[in-house]
Amino acid sequence: LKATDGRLKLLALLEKAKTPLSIKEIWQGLGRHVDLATIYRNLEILKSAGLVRQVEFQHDKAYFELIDNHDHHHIVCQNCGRIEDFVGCSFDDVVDQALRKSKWFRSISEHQFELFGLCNNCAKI
Amino acid sequence: LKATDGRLKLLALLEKAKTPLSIKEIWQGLGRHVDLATIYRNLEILKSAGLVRQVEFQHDKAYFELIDNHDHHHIVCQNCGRIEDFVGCSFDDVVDQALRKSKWFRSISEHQFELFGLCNNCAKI
DNA sequence: ATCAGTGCAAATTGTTTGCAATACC
DNA sequence: GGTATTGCAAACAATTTGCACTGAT
Repeated sequence: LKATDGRLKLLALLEKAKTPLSIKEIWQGLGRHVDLATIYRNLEILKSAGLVRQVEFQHDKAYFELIDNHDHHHIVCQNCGRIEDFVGCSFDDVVDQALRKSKWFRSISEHQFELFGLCNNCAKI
Repeated sequence: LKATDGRLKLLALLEKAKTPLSIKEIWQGLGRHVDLATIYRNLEILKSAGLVRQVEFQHDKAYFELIDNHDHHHIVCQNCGRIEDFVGCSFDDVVDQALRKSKWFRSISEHQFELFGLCNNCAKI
């Protein structure tokens, strides 16, 4: 795993963003000269290196964010796409309970918890 | 909104399945003569009718399931894709807390909470 | 006759891959 | 020189759209 210029810029961009970015946003943020294939490949690499996480929203596109160690998740506006973080998903309790009842699983390695609604702006309309 | 034969069969299929199905699974389950475009269109309609929910996993494909009123979620095997339900995501507490801290959101209309890991089969390998 | 629902083919979009050109040790 | 990284173009896959056709009311 090599710290190439492109990868560092990608990480810097995600760091600055604070919220998950779509591929297109990343591409624009990098100035549009970086090839999309490169962006996809680097995100894949950064994912398996444990630096970046892919976030699943209700869209058809992929979103990515830096991994920090707070277990944070997102509230997403179903109209404008605004993203806000939230913490406190009481993950451990839920997992304990889920595993106790589970027939097929003995451990959990990842989870996703996302909330959706209308942000104050969009709710007015 | 009309209860056409195709839509009823689609609902019956989802009902029988118990777990979320991908488009391809639905297509196969219907016997492969129904056009994919029709399936996509009908799922969209059933979604806005509030009968079907689209579930977001870590894949690139769309998964769909019937909406029942239990607030249930899924544990997904990252290797073989096996899906098991779980309940008890303590949704209300989390939402209350999240909204209390939120700057942009006043209410939540949907949420997704999915767990990922290796099922007992795949963990052995 | 009208209008929603369908199939078929084509278009669009998001993503992946092969390969040659390049940059880095 | 050898290996990893990138750009470019082509391939792929999932999804959407246009349009003509069918089928029910």
